[in-house]
Amino acid sequence: MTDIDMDILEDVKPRNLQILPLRKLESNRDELDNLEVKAEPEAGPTRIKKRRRSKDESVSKRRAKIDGRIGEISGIAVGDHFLSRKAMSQRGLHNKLVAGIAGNKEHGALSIVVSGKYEDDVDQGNVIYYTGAGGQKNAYRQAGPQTVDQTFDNHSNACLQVSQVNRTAVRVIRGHDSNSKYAPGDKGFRYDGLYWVDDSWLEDGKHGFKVCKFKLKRFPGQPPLKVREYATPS
Amino acid sequence: MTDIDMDILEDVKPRNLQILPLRKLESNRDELDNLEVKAEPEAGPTRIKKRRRSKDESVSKRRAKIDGRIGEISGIAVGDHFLSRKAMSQRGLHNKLVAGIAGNKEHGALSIVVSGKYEDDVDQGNVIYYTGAGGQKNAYRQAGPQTVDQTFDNHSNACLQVSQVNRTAVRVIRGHDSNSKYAPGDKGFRYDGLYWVDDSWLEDGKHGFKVCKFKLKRFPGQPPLKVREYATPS
DNA sequence: TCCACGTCAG
DNA sequence: CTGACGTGGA
Repeated sequence: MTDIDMDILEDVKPRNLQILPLRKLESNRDELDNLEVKAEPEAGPTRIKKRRRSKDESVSKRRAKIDGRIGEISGIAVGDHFLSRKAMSQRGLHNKLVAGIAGNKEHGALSIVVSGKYEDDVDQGNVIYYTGAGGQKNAYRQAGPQTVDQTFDNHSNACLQVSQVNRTAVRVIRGHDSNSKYAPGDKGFRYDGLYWVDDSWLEDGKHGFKVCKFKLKRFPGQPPLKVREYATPS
Repeated sequence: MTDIDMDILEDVKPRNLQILPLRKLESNRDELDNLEVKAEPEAGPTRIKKRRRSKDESVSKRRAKIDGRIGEISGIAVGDHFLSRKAMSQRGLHNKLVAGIAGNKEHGALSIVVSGKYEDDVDQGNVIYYTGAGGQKNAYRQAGPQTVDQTFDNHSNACLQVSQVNRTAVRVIRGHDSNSKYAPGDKGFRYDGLYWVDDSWLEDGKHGFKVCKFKLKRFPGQPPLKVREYATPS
């Protein structure tokens, strides 16, 4: 990175938006999932050709993986609501069914989900202190507390650092289960616009193990965040 | 159970078929999943009523759970193929997204998936030696070997024993990933018809821990099983 | 709340 | 192959 690049870091506008083509969605992938193939009336033994992965096959598979898009997604507006991870994945908003951080090391993180599952998260709306991935090796389920140190070697965490260095836009999605006042009131997930990774560091998590922390800031000029107001206790 | 009931155990016809109503499928549940709610142009703070779960709500939720059907599913034939667990769940064939055994302790197991993930399984087509659930407490992913003893206290295993006692029909679904010659050649799952639980016992698994074993037999008079023929090595 | 023979991209 | 802030039913 040159000095000139360093100066640009103070510019508040996101760079490198939409440099990747949106995946061509197979016409409703869910229909594929739901596809049911009726049995042939009297099928004899099925003869299967010996599996041999042709080179063509592997090449086309690799091409199909050039996926993901940085920044805004055509047709999706800030504040749009989604009922499931799968729905967001199909639209190209966050192409992970479970993981909170989507992206690759080349282009950085593309999107994150703030779902309230990490005890060390702090959500201030325009500023988010986001906990990295990993550190729960012994937990049967993901939701558990940290049990080992996180590191920036972790793929997801490395992606966020690439975003930090390049100051690329990261889509932020908030999940309903978060107890933050910025979490959507309705079940599901809400796309809350573009943030950049302002800082990252290692700190002690609430359970004593190291966690990777990322400070994300929201790009200005976007529709304001919705705020959840709790009923006053009566 | 009376002595007369015991005699019936030798009868090969499934009993208690279709005693439960098929869940009224919400008109395409996946459409709900995919639903995207566009943001209102200039929404102010969202005011949320204080959450208070009404009794009506919990009652209607409980009624909705009276689900699942024993035996054949209307519209689904032996040999039908499904691309995903979700598709099978939606059709009421196997209403679990991950678990291999679906059912409840009252009516027993409704369906099982033979997916090749348990090392102690033996699939002989018309006879299946099926491994129970549990025993992988320390495994991060399900696929790992047994690490603790299984027991019949496990909910899923108890369900299969209820099916054994009542000799009710259990839908059997085979997954593509199984290396059995009876596994479907195409990716996904195949409904292979009705079996009954002929026997169950505790035995030493391949990794030395106790596993619950269930011997399932296929009811005669159903379309024959498809057999996968591997290409002869050349 | 808990469990569970998933699912997909890297 | 491995990881991951899911998802629904009991």
